[in-house]
Amino acid sequence: MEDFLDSLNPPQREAAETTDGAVLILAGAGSGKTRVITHRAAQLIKLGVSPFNILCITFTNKAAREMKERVEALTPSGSQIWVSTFHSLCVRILRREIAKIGYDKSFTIYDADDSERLMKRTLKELNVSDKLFPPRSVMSAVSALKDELVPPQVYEKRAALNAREGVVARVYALYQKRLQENNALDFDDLIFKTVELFLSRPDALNAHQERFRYIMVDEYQDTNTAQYTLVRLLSKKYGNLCVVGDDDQSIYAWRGANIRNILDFEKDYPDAKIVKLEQNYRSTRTILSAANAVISRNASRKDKRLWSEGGAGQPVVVWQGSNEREEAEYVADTIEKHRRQQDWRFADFAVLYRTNSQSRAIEDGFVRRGVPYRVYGGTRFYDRKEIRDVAAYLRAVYNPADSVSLRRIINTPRRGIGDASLERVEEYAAESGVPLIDALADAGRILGSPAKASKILAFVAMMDRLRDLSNELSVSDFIRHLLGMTGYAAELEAQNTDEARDRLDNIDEFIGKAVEFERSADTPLLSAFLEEVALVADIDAYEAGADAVSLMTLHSAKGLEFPAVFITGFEDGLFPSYRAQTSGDVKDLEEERRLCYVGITRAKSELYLTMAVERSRNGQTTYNLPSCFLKEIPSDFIKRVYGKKMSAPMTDDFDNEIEIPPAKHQIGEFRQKIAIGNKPAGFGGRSYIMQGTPAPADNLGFSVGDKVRALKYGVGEVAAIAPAGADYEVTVVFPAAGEKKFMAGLSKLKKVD
DNA sequence: GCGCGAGGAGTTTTT
DNA sequence: CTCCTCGCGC
Repeated sequence: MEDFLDSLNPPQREAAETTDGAVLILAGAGSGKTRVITHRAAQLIKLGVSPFNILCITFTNKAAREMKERVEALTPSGSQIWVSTFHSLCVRILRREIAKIGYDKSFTIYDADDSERLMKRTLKELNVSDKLFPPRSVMSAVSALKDELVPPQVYEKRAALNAREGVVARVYALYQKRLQENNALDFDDLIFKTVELFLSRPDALNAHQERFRYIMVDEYQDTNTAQYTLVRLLSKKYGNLCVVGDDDQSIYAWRGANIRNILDFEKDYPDAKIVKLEQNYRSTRTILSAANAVISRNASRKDKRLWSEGGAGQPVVVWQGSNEREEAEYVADTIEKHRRQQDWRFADFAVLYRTNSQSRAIEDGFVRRGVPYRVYGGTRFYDRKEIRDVAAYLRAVYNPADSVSLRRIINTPRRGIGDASLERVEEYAAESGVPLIDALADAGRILGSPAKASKILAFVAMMDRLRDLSNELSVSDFIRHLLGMTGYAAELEAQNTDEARDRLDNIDEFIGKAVEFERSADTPLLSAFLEEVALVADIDAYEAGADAVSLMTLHSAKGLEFPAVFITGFEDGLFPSYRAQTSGDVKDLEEERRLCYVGITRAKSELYLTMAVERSRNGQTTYNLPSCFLKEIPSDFIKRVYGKKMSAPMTDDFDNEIEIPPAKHQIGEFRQKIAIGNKPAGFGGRSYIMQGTPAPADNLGFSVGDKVRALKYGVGEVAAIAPAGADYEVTVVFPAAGEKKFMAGLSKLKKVD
């Protein structure tokens, strides 16, 4: 009988069949990782493991959804396995068990913005200058501590804290106290508190160990210490842990991901079985070679080399133009050209960039050219002010202790409650340990004047009514009522501006999401909806359905693939980022290089690296050199294209590009001229200006019978030239090496006289 | 308490 | 360039 594992290649099959014990699957980009995980899950079920006992942890909700669907397609009971992200897994555990560690199960999840607000207030309360201690940076320090599972009490007592760290310790302690009083958890807490639960309550741990007898973790290279510990705890009893990852795709060190988790897996699990998946099914050999060439420059990595049975495909196109406007137009024009000449769809293309702000120029260009696109990531839908406001109402209703949400909406829309009286009530609440909402209800006494308190009391009464209402209505109906009762919709309508109409539209969309949620959720409770709002990223909404070009950061692109990929802004100071390039720590540059590797390997058949000499950043014009990663790609794989006003590269950084004929001597002159003036702030001080000579002609510069020089074989005679797609295949006969075929665009064949 | 305008600070990447 | 804060006058 045919086995469903027959569709796997030998290492894939080995990975899927190794069901017990610790397994590390080193899965290179495009090596069929998801296939292996899903088949492995199906195999477990086939062997008699209850799907109920299988846990699969992914990085994004989208990956989780896809995983679940694919397991289900393999085996009907696959739908019962638990597939979830770290964060939603922890929420589900904590909703049931958090009372054991001193929170109420109706806790609120604070996202980055909420956390920062609370941090700001904490700094203020402790009279710590937010100039010396920017909330953001204290927040990231605290976040890093939580990722490392260091609680405030431990950090405070740590020896050798300097003055600054001492302040951070005090702030951390109070911040955490306030979080708990608000019955709120920040993102990091979700993991941290789950670990805390398991460490302090062996019964809870044991129950979950029994439940999750087989555990799989995707994107293991991106786990931080807290997540690592969580996995370790859960898998300890049965030892059936399968992690899948690729150290070359570790791109979240800045968020606490510890690459050692994957590099040291064999040490942590001495009996672990290691399976390497090195056959790539996604990209052309040219793209793969470029990716391999780049990543091989990283020192600390597991040895592996992706290979493919696919064809060589097209060369990597490296385009350089004058500015980001031209870059956007080049991308748009190239896409249009493909659509005209070949059978491409918009959805076949992705435009990737290092920073979200780069999407702006691309979008402008696409709008001018009429290219449909979708931007993923960036400002999340749920991050818009109006959505946050409405969500804050929902959260304040659901969790009365949540003072961050309460404070956000107490005077939104304006209802005459000012900072002065609010601060007095807050102070009282903080000092006497009373929840803010209770203090507000007591405002008459606290302010010593019923008149001054009247507006506050009206607000409190409204919130009470809303709370009653929330128990009677569906989420979407409740939001509709809320918009009316609070006057929120009326205020926006009264403004009657384009912006206000936009916001109302967004709120409509939000209600639409609530309706959708009610249709699809098992339990359409307000709490579940709020979780979705807190934990769902935009990339999760990625669907291949609509025919539009995808725009997203390189980070967001991980796990996706596209027939054609543009990596834009391929410039020093941007990619790699200025910080990584100048920090002096090679680790930072190595992470950028991995990001580059991730970007390149998203492409199936065509890859474009684009760069502009001049680019506007924060309103300032900067002059950038090509990315240092460019010269790590052998020139054999590259075809160079220049923008209208460009001719030769403006820099000797292209040591893989030596044969641009006319302009070489001019470059030197220009460089001298330019080196004097416009020195862009903070970008290494080197700057260049372009010149006005036309791009090199596209013809080959030789014909059959000519003598040409090839880099590797010396001088030979051209025997034939044949069209090959957009390029030409040139056959050359060499005295020593014999007959060789070249792609004209790839090779550096040059006529000799 | 509110609205407006000036001034300052800040941007890598995100569950 | 853009978001946010602050200070001022009403």
